[in-house]
Amino acid sequence: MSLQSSSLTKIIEEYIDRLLEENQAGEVSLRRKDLAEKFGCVPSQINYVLRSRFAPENGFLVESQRGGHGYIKIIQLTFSNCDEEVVHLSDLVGNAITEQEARKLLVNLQNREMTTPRERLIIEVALRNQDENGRSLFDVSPYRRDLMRAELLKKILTSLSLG
Amino acid sequence: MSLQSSSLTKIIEEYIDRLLEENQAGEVSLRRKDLAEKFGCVPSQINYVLRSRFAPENGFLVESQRGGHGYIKIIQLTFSNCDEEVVHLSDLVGNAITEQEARKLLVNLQNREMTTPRERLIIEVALRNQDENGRSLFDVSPYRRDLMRAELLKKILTSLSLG
DNA sequence: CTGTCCTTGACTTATACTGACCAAAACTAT
DNA sequence: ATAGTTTTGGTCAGTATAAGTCAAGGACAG
Repeated sequence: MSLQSSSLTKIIEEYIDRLLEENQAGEVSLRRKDLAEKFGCVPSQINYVLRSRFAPENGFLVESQRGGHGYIKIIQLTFSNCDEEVVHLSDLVGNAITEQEARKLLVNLQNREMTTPRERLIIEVALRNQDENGRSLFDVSPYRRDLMRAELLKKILTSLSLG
Repeated sequence: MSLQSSSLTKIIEEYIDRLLEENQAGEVSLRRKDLAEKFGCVPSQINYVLRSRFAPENGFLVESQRGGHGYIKIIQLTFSNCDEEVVHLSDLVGNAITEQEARKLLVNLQNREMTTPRERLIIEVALRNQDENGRSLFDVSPYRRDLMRAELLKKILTSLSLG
């Protein structure tokens, strides 16, 4: 709510959103160079927009190719299994969550058929991997690992629009 | 803001894909010279297409013979079981993998219907999260992030073979 | 004043395509 | 048989193009 609301990033974000709405397929292809030119900025500004607004944790996939005939493709994954009544899972996760609590939550999600067994597996692998790295590589305290676990879990849930 | 023209490579790729679909055997033979002529390019362009689109990591084998009655044969691989495929994939990931390479591999997996879009999304969130943490929290060097990325990716791929 | 978000540009990496030169298989005339 | 010719495909390096990365600095809310 300031001049920020008219920031270039926001303008470009809205432009891409509009393209996504128009293209019914939920995806759109564009040229980084052209976009940058259209909005009078450097090309890397586009990367910033993609990174900060169209990230996987926001439910987007971005594919791109460099070189001749290069492009950037933005894909919006929209999932309608997000029941309005469902509590906000991110609230359940909170700032910190133990390994046990996380696992219980994931079992729950699978029982409610909000994730497939394969999806749950991937999530568990990712969580455990982070945990191990934190413990053995970076000497992260147990509580801080709970914080990081919560962060990762929330990002994933958000990406699946289960947030 | 639509893309200019489809690249020659893509056009030739699609042509070969079509031939593969028509010939149910999962393989097709052709003449490099004829193909080049058909698409109005130099013969080595065909090699480029084969190298970049019909490589083993895309699930293809290419055999060829020079000289009179020479030919190029493109064979679509099918793995008898998931484990084999995962071993193959883990080899492709190797010890280190860049963000770009990882993304390409994931796109590939999805195109071959070995993962769903949702699964891919979760994986990308996990990779990206690890990257962010490595960069901003633990000051991990770019190359070491490539190592860690490869580790995580392999763990996930392996887990999927069991699911 | 401070931390966060935004913006920029120099530098790096990846892809498409071409053409000159190389290698091998088959044919042909001795 | 053998050597030379013809017919194919392979390789590699160069050129053009386009996207990615990173870090330094700017703008702004609190």
